[in-house]
Amino acid sequence: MRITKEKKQENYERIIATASALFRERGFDGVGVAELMERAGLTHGGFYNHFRSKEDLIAESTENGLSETLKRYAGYDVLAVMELYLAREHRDGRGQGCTAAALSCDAARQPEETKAVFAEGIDRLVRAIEDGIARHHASGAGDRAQAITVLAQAVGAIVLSRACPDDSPLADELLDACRADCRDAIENRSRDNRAAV
Amino acid sequence: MRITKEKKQENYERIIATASALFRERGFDGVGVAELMERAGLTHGGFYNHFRSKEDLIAESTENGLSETLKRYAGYDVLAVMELYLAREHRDGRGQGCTAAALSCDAARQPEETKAVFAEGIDRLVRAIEDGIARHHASGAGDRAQAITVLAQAVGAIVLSRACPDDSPLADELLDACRADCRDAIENRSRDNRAAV
DNA sequence: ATTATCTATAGATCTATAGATAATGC
DNA sequence: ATTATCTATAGATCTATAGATAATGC
Repeated sequence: MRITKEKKQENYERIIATASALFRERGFDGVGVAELMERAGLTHGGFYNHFRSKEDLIAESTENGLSETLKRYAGYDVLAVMELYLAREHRDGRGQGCTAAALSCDAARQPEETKAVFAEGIDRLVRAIEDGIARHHASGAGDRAQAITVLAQAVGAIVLSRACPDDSPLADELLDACRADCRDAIENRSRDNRAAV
Repeated sequence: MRITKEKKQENYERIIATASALFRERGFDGVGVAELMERAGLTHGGFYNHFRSKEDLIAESTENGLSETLKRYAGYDVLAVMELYLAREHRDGRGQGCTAAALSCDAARQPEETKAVFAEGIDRLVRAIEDGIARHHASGAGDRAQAITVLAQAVGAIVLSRACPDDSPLADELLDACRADCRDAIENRSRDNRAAV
């Protein structure tokens, strides 16, 4: 049965959203087209009306996932963002969490086009953190290098914490130590300012 | 044809070493038993004389990989380790590089037993960095929290840098910013010391 | 007439096992 | 006699395509 253009767009978006969450949960290789389409309420074969290949879907759902991650934290003070990001709830909710933290290891193994999408998303995250820190201090000047180190530490903490067993004390220790350090780094602004305190 | 016990042990170790590199390169789902065994110079079916399942191999090769990572940096000053770790050569040589950076996203999706192996490896890395920093300052006291933040930032930098395309300026920028920050953090010892400078 | 979905299937993988072979280790 | 390897294959996946169906949009 044929459907309206609107309904097709709806189906397309549902496939992307379903894939985005499933990929974060299980990795690009851990989700098949058949299961994905079933979860989206469609049949296997219909997939190829929306995407030329699974690789296409990977690139599109990654772009979507990175944008969603950025949107989720919009409007919060940068310190609040770090608290939310380095929280146990975020670590334990991979399917709903940051795409960069969930899929960057997998992205490294993807074709250049998908990696370009990833790099663009990382760059937007860095700029958002840079702006957030500047706004937090009510100052116009940004510090891109500091934004990069904060992002890397936060992503590293989540990634390592998730690699630990559920009840591992180390998993929580990683989050706690990095949360305190990120907070401190942002509050004390830049290395120069910190030395001057 | 049957072989000697020594030869069997040799075959076992070659399978582990081959798997360890291939997994880092392509992820646990990206390598099949048949290809792995062919690369190790054996046939597919022989795999199950060494391992009960692929899952078993994943746990054993992860343990081996994390130990190799730790061994590679033994004997260097902690600052030299950070230079080597956050270098382009390390980022570009996934198959020979740090297992924690190459497979932590994948480890998050593995059974608890494999994650326990991972957590043990991360803990050993943290302790090695803690000792390294204490030795660098010729002081007995370690700072575990600082060791954790340095490791998280270094792993995050590699993981994010690898998710960028080959020629991406952002990929190098991530390494450079985090290398400078890790160096600074270690040289200035602890946050308290840094504030006191 | 076009097209979004469906069913069905091709062809290539994947993990794991069964049974044969042949050299070790008793 | 035991056992590490081999060949062959079962059975379950995987991506992608072909052709039928039926409602939209001209």
